[in-house]
Parts: sequence; structure tokens; C-alpha cells
Amino acid sequence: MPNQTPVTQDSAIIRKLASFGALSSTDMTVLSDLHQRRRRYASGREMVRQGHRNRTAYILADGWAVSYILLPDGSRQIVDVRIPGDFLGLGSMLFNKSSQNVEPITTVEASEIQESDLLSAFAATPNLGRALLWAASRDQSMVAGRLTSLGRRQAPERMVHFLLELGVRLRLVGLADKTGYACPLTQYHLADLLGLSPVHVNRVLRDLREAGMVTFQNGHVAFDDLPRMVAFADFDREYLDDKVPAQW
Amino acid sequence: MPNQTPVTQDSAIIRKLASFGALSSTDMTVLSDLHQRRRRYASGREMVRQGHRNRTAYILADGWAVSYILLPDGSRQIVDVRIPGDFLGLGSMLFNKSSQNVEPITTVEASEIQESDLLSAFAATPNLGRALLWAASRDQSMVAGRLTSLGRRQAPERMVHFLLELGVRLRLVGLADKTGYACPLTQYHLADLLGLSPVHVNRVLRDLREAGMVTFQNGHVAFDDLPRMVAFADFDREYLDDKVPAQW
DNA sequence: CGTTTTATTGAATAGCCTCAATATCGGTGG
DNA sequence: CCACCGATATTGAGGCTATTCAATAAAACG
Repeated sequence: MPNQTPVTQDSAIIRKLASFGALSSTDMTVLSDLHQRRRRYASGREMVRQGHRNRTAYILADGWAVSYILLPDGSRQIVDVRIPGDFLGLGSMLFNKSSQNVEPITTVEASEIQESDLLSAFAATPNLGRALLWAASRDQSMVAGRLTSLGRRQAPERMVHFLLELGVRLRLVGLADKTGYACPLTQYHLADLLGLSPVHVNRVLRDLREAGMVTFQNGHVAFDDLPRMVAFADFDREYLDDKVPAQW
Repeated sequence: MPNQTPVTQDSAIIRKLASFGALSSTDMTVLSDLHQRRRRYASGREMVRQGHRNRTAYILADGWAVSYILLPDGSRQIVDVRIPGDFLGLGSMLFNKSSQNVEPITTVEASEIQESDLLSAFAATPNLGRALLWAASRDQSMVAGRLTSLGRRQAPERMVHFLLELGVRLRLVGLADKTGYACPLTQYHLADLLGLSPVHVNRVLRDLREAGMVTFQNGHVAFDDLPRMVAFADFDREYLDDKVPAQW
């Protein structure tokens, strides 16, 4: 019965999918059933490992994780930040080996999903399959957006753009409002995410703070001047709002 | 009967999918049927436009295209190069609006696919749906790979890595061999693809050529020293080879 | 052939990085 | 409860990578 005070408790994915269209009660039931094998994962311990065979996926119920690619020189690129309501490791179901690592950055609560369960869920309600495919495509288009940021935006714009995008995603699951959100990412995470050095991340954040635009401090992101952020980073307000599943 | 001299003629997608596992004759028939509405598109004319409603996808039979995101300052980021055998605009089937543009860079032959046709194809042979999902995931993991390149590799490594990756993809459809491949991309395309300026692309290519590693000239990519390229760019030989659909 | 793309090279500059040092925070054990 | 220690954050200095501006050459195209 997902009806507790913290909105994140396993209903995150339901909330997310529902915000884009009606989920039938069947959809919700099937979705809840996927949440059987709920487990807890400690921060820092990889859940999915690059190059390893692993045919399970997860639904993130609580906590944050990052998926990343490791280069042999030791550097890494974080491909995506995963927040409550997101799927983890869907790719490893399709391939023999995962091409990315997934590591919790806080204590994480997630439900293990076996391929067979997912397939039968799809069979039970095609609508749900469509919704999940939509969510996956949305994730993909966000990665393309980040690629664009890395390729064609300067560090400060890149930073603001990311912080806004994350805000939109968090709002979908009730973890952010117009003033900002709690954020467990460190400056090192931001560096690996945005293709910068930690030192430069620090300077950029200081400049943005002093400019009165956005404050990233003490595990909290505060939008000091949202309109200016949007203009500065050229953030498409429709960015994710509009990515509603077709036909809904 | 796709059995002409140029291997690319509409059989590219069959060849690609088949190279990763047996396609039943039913699969092949259904796949061929999707190739009904074959059309020709002139280079430079957008096939899919960012922010536009468009519920059709395409299978690229012949020619090359790029999908890209346009920024308001006029710069652009090419997200992916699409070659024969690839799908185009799958994302626009799921969303109301496409988030990317697709533009042919040569004259292109492609088959229009309506959503309904695709769905019935999936219904007819689930195996095919799985194969296409696999192909889509493979594309996605390549974008993640490029993100990693932009974030964490220097321009020369980035360049070599991309040229190798493209070579692997082209080999799958018989358009490349160990010595290199024909490539209609300009240095401007490479710049928009790799997040560099055209000027720097030019210098990097010259350096690589003079170093005897790879020659990009006159619409042709020549691997002058493949082993050295692989080592230099730290290219994972299993990169795509290993991304075989699970259970095949 | 002229005209427009595409490629090429030089010079100066800007953005971001590395190295290095110090400060602060958060947790842990005595 | 405090001292300590590792992780995180902060700032300066100098250097390297890649950019912009600018000019010219060479192809591609109609």
C-alpha cells in the first residue's frame, strides 16, 4: 500500500508515469507487483558492473545513483544520475554484458526485476510497456541533451542547464519545487558528469553563487534567480514537460 | 529479392540484424514488407525537424544522414551518424515532438514506416521486435560512448575513437573493411560531432595523418596503422562485437 | 568558369586543466 | 565529548588545449 508520508516510497515510478497520463488500476497493480524483491544497497558499492554479465534490472525506489563509464586511465564519465522512480540497468537485460557501471551515491532502496517478470508485466498490460518505453526514450533524449551540453556549451551554461534539468526530473517525483531541491551530489560528481575538473566545478559554482543565480551548497540546490538561470542556460521550458508519451 | 551487387540495397538492415543471430524467414519477410514506401531524399533537406510533430520513422537503405540538436546561438551538436541499415526518427514515434533534426548528408534512400506498420510487425514476429530493441539499445550505448569521449578524451583520441567506431558499424553492413571505408562526412561534420571547431579538426587530422596512423581525405578513411589506432584511442575491440543480443 | 563549399595554415586569446596548498565538514573511535 | 582522519571544498599560479579571427588555397558544383 504505497501511501506513506515520504512520497518517494516505491510510488515514485507510479507518480512519474501517472503524471503523464492515466494509469489504469491494472497498470498500477502490475507495477506494484514488480516491487516485490525490495532491497537496500549501500552507497559506493557498485550494483551493476561494466563488462559483467547481469540480467537483472532495478526500479529505484529511494536514494540516488549514478551510471558511469570507466576509462582505463582512471577517469570516468557519469552518463546519468538516477533518481527515485527511474529504472537502472535496463541495458544489461538486452546485452550480454553491461556497458556501464551503476553505483549508489546514497543508501538506495531498489526492487530487483527479473527479465521474465518484466516480460509478463508487459504482456499483462501493453499500456505499461508503452509507458516504460517512453520513460526509456526520455532518458535517452536527456543523454543526447547532455552530449550537446558537453560539445557546445561553456562550463557555466552547462552547469546551470544540468541543475535545471535535474530539477525538472525531481519535480516529477515530488522531490523538488520552484525554489530548489536536496542534492547529494558532490562537486566531484558534477565534474565527472559535466566533463570538467573538480577545481573548475568549484570555481563555476562560486561564480554562479556570487552572481546570485544559483547556490549549490550543503547538499542543497537553491534557485536564486530562476528566470535568469533559464535564460542563461537557454533552457527549454518545454524540455521535458512536452515529452509526453504520444497518444496520451 | 534483395540480391543486387551493392550490398546496401535495403538489405542493409537485414544484414545487420542477421549478423547477430538467426532471423527466421518470417522475420525477413516481415522486415522486407516494411520496406514498401521507399523514397529518395536530397542531401541537406531535413527529413525530421526538431520540435515538429511527426509520427513516422524511416529505415535507411542507402546513403548517410546525421541527427543533431540545434542551439539558439546557431551552433549544433551532431548526436549520431546514421548509415544504411539504421533506423531514423524512432524517438518521434514515442513523443509528440521530435527533439532532434535528421538531415541527409548524401542522397538518401529510405523507407517510411508508419507506427501501425511497426506495431503489427512486432505482433507478427516478437523476435523482430526484440532485434530492433536491441539495435536501438546499441545506438544508445554508442551515444553514451560519445558522451564519454567528449567529456574525458582529448581531441586526437576522440577523433580516432570515432573513426574506429564508425568503421565497426560500417563493417556490419559491408561498407568497410580492415583498410578503411568511404566516408562522405566533411570536417565540419566531424567538428559538430566531436564538439570541436572545424579548424582544430583540420589540425588534428593533419597530425594523425603525419603520424602515420589514419588518413581522412577525399571522402575516404584509410587506417594506416590499425593496431596503433586501437591502442591510441583505447578502443575496446569488443566494443560492438560483444553487444550481441542476449539469448541469441 | 565563376561561385560556393570545403580544406588549410598562422597568430593571438580564452577556457579549462594540473599542481599545490589550505580549509572545512562529517563521521569514528577512544 | 573531543581528537582525529578521510572526504570534500576552496583558492592561487602557471600551462596547455582548443578557440576565434583572418586569410588563402583547393575542390565541388551548376
